[in-house]
Amino acid sequence: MDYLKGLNEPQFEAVTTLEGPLMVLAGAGSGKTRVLTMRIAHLITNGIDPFNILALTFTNKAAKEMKERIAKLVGDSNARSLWMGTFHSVFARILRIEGHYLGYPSNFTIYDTQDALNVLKKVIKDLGIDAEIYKAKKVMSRISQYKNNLITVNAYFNNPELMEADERANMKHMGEVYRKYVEACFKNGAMDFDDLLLKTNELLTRFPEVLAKYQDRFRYILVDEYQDTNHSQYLIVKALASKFENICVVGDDAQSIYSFRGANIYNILNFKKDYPDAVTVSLEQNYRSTQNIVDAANVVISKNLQQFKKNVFSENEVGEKIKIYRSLSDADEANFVSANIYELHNTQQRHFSDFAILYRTNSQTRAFEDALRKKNIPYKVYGGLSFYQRKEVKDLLAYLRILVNENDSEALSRIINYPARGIGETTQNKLVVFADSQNLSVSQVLDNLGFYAPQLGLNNGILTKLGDFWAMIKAFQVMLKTDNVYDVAMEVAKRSGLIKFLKEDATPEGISRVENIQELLNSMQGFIDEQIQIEDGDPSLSNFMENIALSADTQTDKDDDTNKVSLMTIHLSKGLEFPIVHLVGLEENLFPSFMSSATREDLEEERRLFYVALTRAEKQVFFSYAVSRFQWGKITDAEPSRFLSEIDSHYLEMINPVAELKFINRSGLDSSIFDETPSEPRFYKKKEEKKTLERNTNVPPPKKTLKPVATARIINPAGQSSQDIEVGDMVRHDRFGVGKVEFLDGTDPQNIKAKVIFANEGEKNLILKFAKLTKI
DNA sequence: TACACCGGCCTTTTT
DNA sequence: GGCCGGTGTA
Repeated sequence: MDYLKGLNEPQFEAVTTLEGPLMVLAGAGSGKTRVLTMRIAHLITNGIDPFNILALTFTNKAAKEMKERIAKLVGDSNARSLWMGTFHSVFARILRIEGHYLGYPSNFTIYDTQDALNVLKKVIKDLGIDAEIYKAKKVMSRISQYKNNLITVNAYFNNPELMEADERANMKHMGEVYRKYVEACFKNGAMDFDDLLLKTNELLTRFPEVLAKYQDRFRYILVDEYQDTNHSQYLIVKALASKFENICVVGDDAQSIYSFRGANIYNILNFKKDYPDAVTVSLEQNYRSTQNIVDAANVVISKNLQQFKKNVFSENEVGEKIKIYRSLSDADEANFVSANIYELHNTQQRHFSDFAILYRTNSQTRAFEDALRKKNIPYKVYGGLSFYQRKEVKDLLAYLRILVNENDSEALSRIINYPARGIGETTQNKLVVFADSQNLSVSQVLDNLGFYAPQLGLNNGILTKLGDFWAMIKAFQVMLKTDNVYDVAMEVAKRSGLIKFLKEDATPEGISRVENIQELLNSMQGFIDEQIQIEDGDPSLSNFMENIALSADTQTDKDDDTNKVSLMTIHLSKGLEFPIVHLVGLEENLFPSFMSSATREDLEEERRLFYVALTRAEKQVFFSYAVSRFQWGKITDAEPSRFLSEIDSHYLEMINPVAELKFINRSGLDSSIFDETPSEPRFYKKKEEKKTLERNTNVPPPKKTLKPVATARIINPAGQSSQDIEVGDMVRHDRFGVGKVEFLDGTDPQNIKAKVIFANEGEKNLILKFAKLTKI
């Protein structure tokens, strides 16, 4: 048992306490994954059949990584018989086997968020209620809340409080919407993400024999990231574990970042109540990061009221301070980051794979991609608008979904007239209405089109088109019986007219759509190859569909991830580590997000997110923020994130000029950044505080009211007169945004020309008299 | 029936 | 800036 050597005391305890309930509180970087994998290995070496072990993770990435590490310890065949995966994928697998208890076919479709929203929109439309009030997204998140708290439609109607709450929210039809939505999904033979958990609960509660079967099977249960489980997941785990109580949960309350998905931090906080005999182990030594990083992170998280007390520490080197870069714009920020990576790559022989760029929202990727590409730095974007969510990809997949599950009316409506084949909205409505009236599915009507034709009220031309379409689908289905997934998909892409249609569009976007289709086909080929190699692999179409439905980021994982800069959201980065982290977009309303600044709870979750980001880094962290950002189609002013001011200044170091240090020093000491009305204006904040050129150059007075010059004095610590514009100055232009003055030309004050390089717009030559430049 | 155009809306994070 | 839904036109 060599692997036990090198564990510290609490780690050893966590690995070797095999029986009974165990809670491992694992601080960031404390070797959590190592403990989990070794624990599993230890179970197996102690004679436990891997078949009896269930390990649940939160992301596919985590599952995959852990499986690989376990395989190294205990061998491939042992690792393979483990049940390891995300909650959703494991229980989808179980529902495929047992779903018939609940009336679901084993080939049920899994709806992603978009599919579910489409179904919901139709429901709302059919009910004839105000779509302005019943916004699909809003309604969906309510439904999701219900489901995650096991409030079924019936339970809803038996719960006056809930109904009243919805009524107060001016949504008295919520129950009806919920009912119709659930019915529609059921009829389509489909489950949404929440259903995978809800239905599992239903299965385990209503059918004791099923529960007993899986209790006996999963004698040892491990749950990673337990702080991120929601109520539904909590109940599943509890039910499965109740027989043997060999349950080990691992988590860190400081890293709970999924409450928007229903994660309930009390699941971990109350573990001791559920299992009074539980052993608790705390892993507090951080082996990942420098002291500076760990200490700074501790300072940040200490601002949260709600947390377990713990003392995460590092005995690594002190390390460098966190460096902060203040940029003019998102583009400028991206250029800094790419230049910085380039330089460290050259001067410190860093691999590109040593770097991560972490951001709050996916929409921030674009600028970094551009900047990295310019410098020929290889990179990989994780997550984001997943490949499988692109329209053209979903379209082709919709054809394939129909082949697997004919009742999937969402897929059918997507493709029945795409590419256009003359089956318009009117026709589709007639079909749906008729099918509903006969209590049939549309596919059943299409199966017997000749028989129903007289009642449909459609002309012969349309009937022929419908017949042709359905014959094509049927032919694909026949083909699926003999041919492999790739060949069928290729045939679908060709015969449906999809490829031809996409190829007609010669714009870059159009070309990339064709490429995406090609890539989808390639990934199918890859899937087949992979499944054939695996013992008892399953290269079927339905297995392929399941794989992609539950994995946002599998996409082209085939290509080598070696030596590329990683770009991802902070959420995705959880559990990962990188020598050098760039944490970007540290601005108010972006991070913390404007959606999460309202309540203390929301803000604390943002802070935990910040903590997660910071603790990804091993050696060095770079923060950056932009004073203006191109978003929502225009340039928006931004101010630095409050999180920056929450870190003591001695952990920090400004990369660029003087003025910023002033800000950091001050805000390190007080919290004026929180004040609604700061005692003194901050130099970067409001337009009104910026200087103008009016006195010297006779520029027409700006339309906006300006504050007295006294403000400007504070803005400019060097004390030079506020009206001068000099080469090197940062200026703002009403239309072009923020830029830097490169060159001034002319002596006549009436006719001075300035060459300004704008962060977003590039180089412009401006006549000062006309260009209303504001010095910043 | 198909498509172009317009206007309003929003936009966090993931399974 | 991009998406969606509605509307007007060929």
